[in-house]
Amino acid sequence: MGRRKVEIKRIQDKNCRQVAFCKRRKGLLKKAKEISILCDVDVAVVIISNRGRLHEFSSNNSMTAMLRRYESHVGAEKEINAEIQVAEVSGFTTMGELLQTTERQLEETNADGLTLTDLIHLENELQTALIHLRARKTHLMLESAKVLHEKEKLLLEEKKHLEDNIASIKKNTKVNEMSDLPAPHMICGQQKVTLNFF
Amino acid sequence: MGRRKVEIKRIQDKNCRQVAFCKRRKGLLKKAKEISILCDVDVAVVIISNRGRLHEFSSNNSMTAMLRRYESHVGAEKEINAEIQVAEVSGFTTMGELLQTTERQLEETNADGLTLTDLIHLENELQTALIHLRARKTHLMLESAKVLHEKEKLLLEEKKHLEDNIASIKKNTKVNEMSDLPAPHMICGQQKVTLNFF
DNA sequence: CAGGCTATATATAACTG
DNA sequence: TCAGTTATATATAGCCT
Repeated sequence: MGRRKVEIKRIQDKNCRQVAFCKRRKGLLKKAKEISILCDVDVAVVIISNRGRLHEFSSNNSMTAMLRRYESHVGAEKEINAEIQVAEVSGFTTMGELLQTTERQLEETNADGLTLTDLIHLENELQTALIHLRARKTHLMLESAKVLHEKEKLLLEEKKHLEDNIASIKKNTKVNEMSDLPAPHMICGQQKVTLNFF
Repeated sequence: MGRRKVEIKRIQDKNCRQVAFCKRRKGLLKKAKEISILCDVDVAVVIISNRGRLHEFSSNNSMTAMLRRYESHVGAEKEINAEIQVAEVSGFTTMGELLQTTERQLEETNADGLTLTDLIHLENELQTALIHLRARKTHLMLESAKVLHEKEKLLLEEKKHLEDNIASIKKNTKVNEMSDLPAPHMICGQQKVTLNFF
């Protein structure tokens, strides 16, 4: 598409790579916009340069919102470690300890009341703990979803293999013999299937 | 780029639109791949046809994981609208508007600064939006996990049936005929692993 | 309806100032 | 380093099967 054909592999020259990035990014975003308008579909494009700069296109707000949310989640995940450290730095070794302290202090509030300084301090403490906790929560949920997705993928593959297997068997056997197989409810001596798929 | 120039506006003829979609989608995904390789950047593209079919490209795993997660939420777009409505209640028509307002106001802070009242107001606004948003996020994640669990259960049952089926076949057939079955490469019912959760 | 086939419109690699 | 120019490589609109 230029003076000469380029193979699709990482451009070695840093400058050329940067220039190509600017041009192609523009092109890609333009095309994304075009297809979304011409074909009336929702499109989202996210480009993150290796310097961490973000460029994006999205055809509608909800999609954008979605991707932004995702983005912030990913960011959060990366920051989890940092956040944990922050929590540690703030002087509490465990969440439980912080909670205990907080509760104690809140109880004391009824008695004599905390000073403004104490309150500010407490607020910051709680804020930090909250951030930490939220990040952890998000992390755990995402992790769980990821695992489930992987499991699902695995199961789908297994299923496919099994179906293929049945198809092979049918192919290698007279069709009429097989065609009226009992529905696969029949419980037959649970013999392990000898095929090793993975 | 074709026999004649087309203006960038929704293609009226349904068939043409569909054809253009297929072609341009392919082109867009190709370009996304190219730029990601050539320029060594992370790219994600999500295309959702108006019939709800999903097409995507992503240049790396973490991004893929994120988009897959997003994918599981595609069906929940309706719920996002609800979320936006929540934001509307708080006085802004869209989340975007809220963000814009916030950003504008924060920028102005450098110039003349907001009054304390303004800041308190803004804080409350953001707090409200944030609470709703977090609730929605948690809801979506839990929902997604639930659906994945159900899906897993279903797949396990299907797998069981298929295994039983194979067992039945083996039982009803001479074992030596089956013992050296060809590896299950045969492609059957090959449906895309796009997950429709909702 | 998906998959080729051109003629053209676009995108862009290398060049230029 | 950057924007503009130009020669080519690509993408694709309208056809056709």
